[in-house]
Amino acid sequence: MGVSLKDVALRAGVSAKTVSNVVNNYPHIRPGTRERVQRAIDELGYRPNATARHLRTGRSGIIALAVPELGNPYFADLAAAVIDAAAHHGHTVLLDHTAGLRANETLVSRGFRSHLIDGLILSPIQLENEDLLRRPDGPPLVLLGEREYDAPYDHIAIDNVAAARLAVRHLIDLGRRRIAFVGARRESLRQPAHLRLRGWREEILRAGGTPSDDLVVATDGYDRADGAAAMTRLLALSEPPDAVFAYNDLVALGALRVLAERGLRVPQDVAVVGFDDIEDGRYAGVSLTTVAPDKAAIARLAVDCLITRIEAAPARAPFVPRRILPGHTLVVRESTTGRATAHD
Amino acid sequence: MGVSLKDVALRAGVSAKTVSNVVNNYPHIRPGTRERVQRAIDELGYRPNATARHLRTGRSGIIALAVPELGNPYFADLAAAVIDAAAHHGHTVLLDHTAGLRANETLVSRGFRSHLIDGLILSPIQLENEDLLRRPDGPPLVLLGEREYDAPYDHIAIDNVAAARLAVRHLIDLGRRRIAFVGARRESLRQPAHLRLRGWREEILRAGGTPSDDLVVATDGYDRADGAAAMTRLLALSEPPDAVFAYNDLVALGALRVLAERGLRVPQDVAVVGFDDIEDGRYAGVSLTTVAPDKAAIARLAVDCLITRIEAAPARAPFVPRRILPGHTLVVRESTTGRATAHD
DNA sequence: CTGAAAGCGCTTACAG
DNA sequence: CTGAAAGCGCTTACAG
Repeated sequence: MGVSLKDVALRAGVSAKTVSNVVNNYPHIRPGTRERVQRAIDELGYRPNATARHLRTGRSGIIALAVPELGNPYFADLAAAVIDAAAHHGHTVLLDHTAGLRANETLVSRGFRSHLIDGLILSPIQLENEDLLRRPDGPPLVLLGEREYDAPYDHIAIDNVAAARLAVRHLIDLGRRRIAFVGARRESLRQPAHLRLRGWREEILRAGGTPSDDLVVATDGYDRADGAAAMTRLLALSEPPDAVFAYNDLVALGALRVLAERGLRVPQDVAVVGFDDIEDGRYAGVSLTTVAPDKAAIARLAVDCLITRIEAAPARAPFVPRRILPGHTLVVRESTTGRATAHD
Repeated sequence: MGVSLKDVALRAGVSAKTVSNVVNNYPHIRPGTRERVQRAIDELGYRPNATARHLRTGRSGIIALAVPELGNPYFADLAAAVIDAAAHHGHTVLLDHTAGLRANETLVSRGFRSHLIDGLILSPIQLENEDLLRRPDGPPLVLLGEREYDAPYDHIAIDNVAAARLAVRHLIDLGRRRIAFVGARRESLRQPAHLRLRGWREEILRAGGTPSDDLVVATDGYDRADGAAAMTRLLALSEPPDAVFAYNDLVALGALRVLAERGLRVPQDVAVVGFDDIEDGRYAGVSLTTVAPDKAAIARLAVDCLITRIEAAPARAPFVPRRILPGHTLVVRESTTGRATAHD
């Protein structure tokens, strides 16, 4: 601990500035000087103090990523991808989980720890538009995911309506007519699952069907337990569904489990489609058909976008929020076709 | 941006030191002074700059957690628990994933970013003893997990031998005699799965059986795909196993998937036990019997231990490494008993 | 109970 | 191409 620039400068017989220049690859240094400094650095085992640098330059090289739950493999995968993308730019990621609670999301967006980070990527669940509008000046913020806002922030998300329509069309093409949507919320129009629910509705209408409210099930959260509870409710209907489109894979897996417990066949009795393409779905007893967002692209685009904002920060040009749409695909597996696709 | 102590001091008509005292809850301040300072803080919206504080005190309030894969729900859960435990002490967690690679693990243990963090919790897979012995002075390090080392570092891990014996005894009690172990490694005696393999061997011997090398399958990693490949190999044996004890739940789930594809019944044809108690196992088509380490306790003990070391750091008392053993239990589900336990 | 000064380890104008 | 000085925003002895 405690080899500083000054120690290196002393040993190399130069000023601190010259050492700093060498460390930061400043190009115009006499080769002999550079060599002498480099030797001193190696001999002393000097490593620059990032904190001092941060205090001086205002840049920490750290970005924060806030997701609802690390325990949800989708977000764990996304986090891993963001960490990789950030490392690619020489940045480190500080990870927060908000539990999808509005209070936590607001706190995070307000720049909790704002002195430490250069920027923030936030995937909100309950955050409201007004929370965002009241956000004080702070490091750049990039939003992720299905929630939509009227606020001047960049937003990266796949086309959730189109993706949901793709899933529902697949079920319709397979001859299903009573297609449930699992994972709505009660509270607000801007609810988390708003766009996916809209896609469900639009596609049923397009096919000449009637979207029935009985088949829209609200859940408290988006975990397996929520899917299991919702499926139980659906099976109690006088006319149960012949297909389920779930807000995400965890909810779909919970539904699959209840169907298995009841001895119902998937997909013959009930077909199931999820959303996220987490690995669990590929290895489930009945492998899960799902909408696969391009996670690597989402992570890369989010990090690129954030870093662009960070580097543009001094130049106070008029801010035009960006809306970026990564791609998605439908991955068809046993839970809709019954065909025993291998797990890989 | 940019309200500093000095601004607050100016407005409150006191010195910077007094503001600092108020911010840090130094007890002996005249009530009137405190109030005046607090008002200035509120009016200006002052928030202390953590970076400057860090530079001055040498404490950042950040600890790092390095795990092999965030995509493994066990580590995602553990990370969430560590984040909570650290928050409880007012610390923030910087998350790293090493992909279980020796080079990354070494880098991390060497205090990559050591200027930024107060301490490090590392869950190694391939790290060798010599890597640890060559570690230069740096922030306190706490090790997690099954690997054992002869190095002066604290280590938190359940009793892996006892836990493995519990799992294998359960299979023996159910009448199984050809019990496979999936998840060994080729390389070293100090291999990752060493202790669990030893538990498997000891318990089979205790029951009067003969541990057969045919039934020990090495894997490249510890994911579902590894379990699937291993199960495929086991089923190709002239005398396949009637039970599988897997290194972890992901491997077990991969094995379950292959058994389902082959039309084999679980547990009638093959019983399966995993390790970790991740949520996926509870909701699997056939719910998974598993060894459940007390993750919350592991996280809490690791953070407590690390913080103790951080705070003791100045007092250079002789360092006695601590070995802490959190608890574990066996959670029995359908994959061994066939009883349709509800998913919750 | 409070103040003035020094310094944590860097980088950034400003000179030369 | 390199140096000497100032300063990022705090806290820590040292006084009083």
